[in-house]
Amino acid sequence: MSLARDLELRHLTALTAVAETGTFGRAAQRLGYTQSAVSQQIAALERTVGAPLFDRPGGPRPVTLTPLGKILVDHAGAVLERVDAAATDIERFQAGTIGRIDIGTFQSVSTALLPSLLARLRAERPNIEARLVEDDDHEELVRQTIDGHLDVSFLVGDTPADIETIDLIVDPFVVLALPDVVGDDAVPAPLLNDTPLIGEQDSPCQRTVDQGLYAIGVTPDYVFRTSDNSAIAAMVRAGMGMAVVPLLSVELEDPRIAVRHLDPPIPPRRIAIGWRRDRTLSPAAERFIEITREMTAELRDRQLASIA
Amino acid sequence: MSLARDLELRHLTALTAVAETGTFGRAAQRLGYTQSAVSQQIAALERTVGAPLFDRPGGPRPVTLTPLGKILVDHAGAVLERVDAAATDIERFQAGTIGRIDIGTFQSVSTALLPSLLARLRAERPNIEARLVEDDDHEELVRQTIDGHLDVSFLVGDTPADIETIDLIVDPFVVLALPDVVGDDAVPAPLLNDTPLIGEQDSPCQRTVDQGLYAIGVTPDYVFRTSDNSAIAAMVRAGMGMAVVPLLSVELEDPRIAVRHLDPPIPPRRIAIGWRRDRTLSPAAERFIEITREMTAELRDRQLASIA
DNA sequence: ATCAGGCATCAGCTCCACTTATCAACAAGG
DNA sequence: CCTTGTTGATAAGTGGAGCTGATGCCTGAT
Repeated sequence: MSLARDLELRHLTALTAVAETGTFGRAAQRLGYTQSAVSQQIAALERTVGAPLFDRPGGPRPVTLTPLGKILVDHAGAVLERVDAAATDIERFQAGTIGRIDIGTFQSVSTALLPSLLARLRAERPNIEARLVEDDDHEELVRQTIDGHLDVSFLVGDTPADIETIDLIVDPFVVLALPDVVGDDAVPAPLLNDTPLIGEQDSPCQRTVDQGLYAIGVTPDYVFRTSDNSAIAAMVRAGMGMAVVPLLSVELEDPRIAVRHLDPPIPPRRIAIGWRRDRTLSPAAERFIEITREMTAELRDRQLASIA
Repeated sequence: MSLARDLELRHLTALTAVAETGTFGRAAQRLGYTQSAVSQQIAALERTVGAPLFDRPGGPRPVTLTPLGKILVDHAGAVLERVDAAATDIERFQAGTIGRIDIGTFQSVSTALLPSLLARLRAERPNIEARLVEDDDHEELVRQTIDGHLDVSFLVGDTPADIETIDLIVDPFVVLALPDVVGDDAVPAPLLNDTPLIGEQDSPCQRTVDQGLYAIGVTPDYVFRTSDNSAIAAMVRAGMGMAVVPLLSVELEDPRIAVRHLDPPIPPRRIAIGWRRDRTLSPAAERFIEITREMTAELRDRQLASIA
């Protein structure tokens, strides 16, 4: 007969119904039961509580709550209200209109992709909360995706088997130069050996660039390094030299800067979005993935159209 | 499958147990069920919610909450906490250590009886809240006792059949006078016809006094009226005249004032405590009634001893 | 490849909760 | 005073829900 053990929500709704209608019969009618059923429910509740909850005056007069009944009704109201809140919350969550998404990302995605993705998500589902964890270390993102800190994460490179991924976009490394020092076609790799270069400060991305250059026989001669992408473009525009950067980080609209492929190319980064395999995603997260696929597909088409 | 309809507390406790232990089996052990039972409970819960709450990786690895499961666990925690609060609250209420008593009273009881009663109640059960409704209209107190606004009420005079009462004390009307103008025995009624009187301002109590005086052949000649009891005593002490007041309102310790019975007496007020018959009283209210009986019994003895 | 640990499923049984029907209590009205 | 209508309680019966115990299947580890 311990209270928390045997208490049932059904009994509490019956209690409030009787308290509000004043008779067992009307309460039963409201709940879709028989009078007998409500009578037994209240009796059961009184048994678990150990004392009467209603005074039954007999005859056609309405029953009234005992002092104990009043107390329990108050609590019942609070409990049922909380349950109701849970119900609507869950409904909305399943409809995808509320929820929280923890997204793993790294710098180029953060600057080039995420703003428009999040803007669209926000426009579509304004009550979804997105949290970003930015880390340029691929392994760290993978780890947090596996242990559940992240719902989804943008990734490059290989991923373990228990991460499921969708390839989004291939981000080639391109050469930024002044239009008059390069032709309309791809830039031949040896040219870079005779040219001062502008680069990022040490970062996983920059290391990928350098390894790629060495692999095609280029020994880069950096005359300037910065962590600011737009500073790189400014340096190139000022004639300081050329730069090898991921296409994603390039503002494509500047006619004073030529964007050219390398020949032979450096292996491009393949950007994907991934999540823990066999873990259920929230509707919100699924929608985010879908939005990401759509918008990167559009971006891919524009990219192909805009580069020589 | 509507949520608020089919949700059961048992399922929620199972949910939190599994979430905390990480496996169905250990959760079952904690709850005193078999693994199969917990499995079925979670399955039932998932059926009412309409989506999985756990990801089961298979093998010896622990199950993990889905995003939906996390949400439901949060709500379950809140609901169960509320239920727990209700349980302890009810337990304490039934033990009589908490609760609220609405007490009906009128002036002479409020000043002469209630302070010590409430002091003792407070000393004994400090967490019981007492609320007073003071009204000198007997009928009003009866009405509020019947409709449930009052748990118990002090009453004088007749009460309807559906009020159950316990007689507490007989409060005689006595004469206040200077010791040297009255003897040691009861004051003969005719004496009052030759004496200026001090009385209360118009009130149900004063009307009872006047009717009583007329009934024994006294036509009162009031030279002063006040609503302040101590002012009446001061006037008598100053030799302005005599007063006829309920004994309860007299501070008995003043040697400069004689307290005498009337001969013949005015019918005294019989003070009782009453409550709605066939309504369950809270343990707190029952204790209050008991305290009142004890202390008024003591008072009665002291009263008998202290008056000629 | 076998083993162990974990959840799902099935069959069976018990017991609970509801319905139907009837009873008892009480108030109101003739 | 008796009748009538309204109310809750109760008994019996039935269907289903929930638990147990056994088994199957999946997965990771030895």
